[in-house]
Amino acid sequence: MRFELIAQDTRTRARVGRIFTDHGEILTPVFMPVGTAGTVKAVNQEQLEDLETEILLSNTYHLYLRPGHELIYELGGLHKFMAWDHPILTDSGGYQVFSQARLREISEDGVRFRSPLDGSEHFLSPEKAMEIQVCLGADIVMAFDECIPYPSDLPQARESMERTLRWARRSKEEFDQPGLKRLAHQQWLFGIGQGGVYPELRKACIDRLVEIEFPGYAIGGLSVGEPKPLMYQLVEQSTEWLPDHRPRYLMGVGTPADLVECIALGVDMFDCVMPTRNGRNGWLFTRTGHIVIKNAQYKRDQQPIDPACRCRVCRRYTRAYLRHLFHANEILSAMLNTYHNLHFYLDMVRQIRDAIAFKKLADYIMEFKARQETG
RNA sequence: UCCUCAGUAGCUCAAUGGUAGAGCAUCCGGCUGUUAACCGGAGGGUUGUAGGUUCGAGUCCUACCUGAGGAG
Repeated sequence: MRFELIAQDTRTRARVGRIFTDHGEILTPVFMPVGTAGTVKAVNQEQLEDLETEILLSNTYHLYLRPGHELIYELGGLHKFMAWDHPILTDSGGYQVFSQARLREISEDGVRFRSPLDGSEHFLSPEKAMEIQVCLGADIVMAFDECIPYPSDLPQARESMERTLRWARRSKEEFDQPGLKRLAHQQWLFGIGQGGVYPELRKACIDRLVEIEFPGYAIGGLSVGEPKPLMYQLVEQSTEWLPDHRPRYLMGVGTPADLVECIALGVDMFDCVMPTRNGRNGWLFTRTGHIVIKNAQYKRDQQPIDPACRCRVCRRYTRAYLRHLFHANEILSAMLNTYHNLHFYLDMVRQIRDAIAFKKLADYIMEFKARQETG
């Protein structure tokens, strides 16, 4: 498994790269649809292939609680279990600990929490997160980190960042341990940088992660409520400090505009629930912004979601019909909306890759911004 | 024809004689490593009609209208 750079934009810091995994190649920049519980909600694996999805994100926390990582290992690993023969990245559960504040009790060793499924008590640590992810067999495995809320003060952010760093070392040590039950294919462990909104903490964290050496690095803990310009500034600084020859993954981001901005700042990988969740909730992305398909103004609208979109949904169905499906609470509503939104994200990233390859990302960005304004 | 019961928001229903509310529907927001087909907000009423009692009536009384059930 390796990462190679194949193009570099001239006027921005964007680059095109290729990640080689035992389940195929991934062209970067890449957007990873979120398939938390071993499924991207409302679309099936054939449709994901049809959309030319290159890699999925799935989740340690959820699969550990149900159906259990040991069962998935027994059944041949997550790829086989969910019938997805392409690359998979699994998140470590760190974010779940953050987003479910009521349940957690964090110590140096790890996190104690209660299952929302049955109330049972569980413990997640760097070691446990590695054991689970190695069992699941994701091509890319994430270190167990701590994600802090915004705002957090400097001492808090420092303490948390130091702990995340110690957890990163423990994650790597456990991940490299020969005693773990493993599947036949190779896996990569990515480190995650934290540090809140404090550049000096972010830099210290990244520098020390790079010393530990990971095959890829993530920027975590952003887009949790901080102002946009601050987020972009932290991303810009982080990508400067990260090595060029390793993939850079901005976790949990973001809106289409976020992707455009952050790719220009040198980010290679993204994941976000937005296209899937917002799709189920009636929010559809278009080249000129977004439409809320549930709104009354679409009741008699015979146009497709986005006249400029060539996806299967836009080629066949009208806004009026999609609005009806939403209001009728039909399952097909979630399916078609999700399909379109994923197409929008994946297609956008493909176009951006082309723009970078032709050294024209700056032009693409100008056109993108102009389109969003006219919408 | 008589008896009983019921008429309150678009719908289904609340409200010891004391500021008419809820759920659903409608409309509009929000959602960034998914506890999320979720969450939030708003609009919406001459309480069937006309009288009466009362400081005060959705509530009590009278008549009428409409509906359901029963008797004949």
